[in-house]
Amino acid sequence: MAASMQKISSHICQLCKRRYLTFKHKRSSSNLKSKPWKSVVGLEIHAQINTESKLFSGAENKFGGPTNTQVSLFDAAFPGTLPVLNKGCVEAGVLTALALRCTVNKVSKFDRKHYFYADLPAGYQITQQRQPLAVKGHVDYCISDKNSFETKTANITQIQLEQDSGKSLHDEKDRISLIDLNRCGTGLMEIVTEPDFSDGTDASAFVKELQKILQTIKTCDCKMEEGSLRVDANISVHKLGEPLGIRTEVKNLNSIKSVSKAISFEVKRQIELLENGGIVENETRSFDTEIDETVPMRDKEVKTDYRFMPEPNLPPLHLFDSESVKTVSSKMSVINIDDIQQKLPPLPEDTRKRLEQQYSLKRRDVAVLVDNSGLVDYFEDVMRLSPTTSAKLVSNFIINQLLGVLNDRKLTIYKCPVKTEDFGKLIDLLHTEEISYSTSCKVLDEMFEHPNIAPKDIVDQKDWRQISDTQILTNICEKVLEEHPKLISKYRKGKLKYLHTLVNKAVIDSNNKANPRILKQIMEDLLDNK
RNA sequence: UGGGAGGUCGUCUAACGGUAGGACGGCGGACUCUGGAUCCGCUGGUGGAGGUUCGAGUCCUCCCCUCCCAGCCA
Repeated sequence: MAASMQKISSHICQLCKRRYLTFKHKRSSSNLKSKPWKSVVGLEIHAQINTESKLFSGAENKFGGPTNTQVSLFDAAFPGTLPVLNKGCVEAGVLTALALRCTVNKVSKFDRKHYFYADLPAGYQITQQRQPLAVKGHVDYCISDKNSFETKTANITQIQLEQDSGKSLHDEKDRISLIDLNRCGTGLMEIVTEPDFSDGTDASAFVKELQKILQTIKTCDCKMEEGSLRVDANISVHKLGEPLGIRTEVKNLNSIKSVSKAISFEVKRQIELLENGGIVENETRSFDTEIDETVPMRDKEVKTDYRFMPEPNLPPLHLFDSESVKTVSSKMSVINIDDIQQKLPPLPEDTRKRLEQQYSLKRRDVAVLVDNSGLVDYFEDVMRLSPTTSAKLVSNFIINQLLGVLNDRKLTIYKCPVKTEDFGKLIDLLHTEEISYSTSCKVLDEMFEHPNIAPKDIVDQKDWRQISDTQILTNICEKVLEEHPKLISKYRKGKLKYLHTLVNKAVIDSNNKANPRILKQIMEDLLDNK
């Protein structure tokens, strides 16, 4: 280990169980410049559980309601009120834990975390400090870079259930603060990752994937702009081969882009600070989206003692599996982890891998299908009804043409009037070259107008069948060449694009019926042999 | 940040998915020419990267930028 930094102390904080390292910097070092900096990022993600009611009360749990209308007595911390754990929240937490491949603790415990702030009426937040709901999971995610895809794995440290706080509205002008308790007591899943991310791009790619997973299993709607998914990042930099540096925590990351930008900025800031002989302080910062910079948070300058203590009003949370559930007499409020495992739908990455293998589709196309809700089902329904057709052609046509028509008509795939059976028949016509690609686009349009007419009938009615007879096509080409001697000479001068122009003329001459692939071949032969 | 609308020569505006044209400007020229006139010629463009297609300004994905509306900032 090199000596540009020397470890002088290391301790685990008894309050938050995190390890703090302190370093003394030796200023002389040429090492400072010789070794590259490495940044390390870990994330804490707060995901609001989208249950109807809150974590410990029956108050409604909806975004955007009138101020202070979704507040139970418990949420407002009236004396004598007691928490009642929402079974739905626990089930959502367990489902999420399983989706993130975590080990679910059979027993987890609730604790009080004390701090004084106006939007927290009880003066403490109920969380899971000592024994969280689940630990040790992992998520596979992809970083795409133009043509290449890199698959990485992020490790999940733990998932804990906790309450959200209320919301403060600060009126700068009148110098007053207003409190909205609607959000107070909403169930949160705090998902803590290991410091596995190398930079902002890496971390934001993970958040994107996490978002897709949570949306697939429907435990959180992940609308970052509404605050239902909030990300905090712990960031430090160090020289390669040396211990981790002192970290800062950046809060207020309320969009994917902010995650990426804030981390990039913070890494750059820390490196510049250290290279100029400064020391990174263990502080909480927030991201200012106006200037794209992180700034120290004034409220967080003083370290508060959270005075963690066991929550006396809630017993430990016991979960069961199919084996242990047999010993329970009353099944009423029992949660069986194995039952929930059964309900876990295929995750986005599972679906991507399966489609890639089963149909030999490209990663990029599969990603589009999976990202657009409903497209995978549509695709597979077409394949089920027309098993002999080309999967590649079906996927290409759904992505590039069907999606285009749907966008144009402001429809979603769920309201697509074209039945999957007919869509498959259309692709068959294209596959067997009975119609050309451009004709198939026109047929698709007709199918939207007349969903009850079979594609084959549309082709017959409109007389759109493709001409592939070489003699007829040769005649068409010769006629076009005769009419456009200038284009021929331009082509002979080496301008390849005039071949396309001549083919275009011929295609139009044939009323879009000529097989352009064969036509192009004939045209080329005629031009080169004349 | 989200929703909506956009992005084609310097400017404005066209192009069934089929040779990116026109107008204004700019530059040059002509008109037995000093007119702020007229005519002719030239100049110059599809925001970027991939993809689909025989062929993409147009269809798909991602990114960038502008405008409108709304939010966010314990």
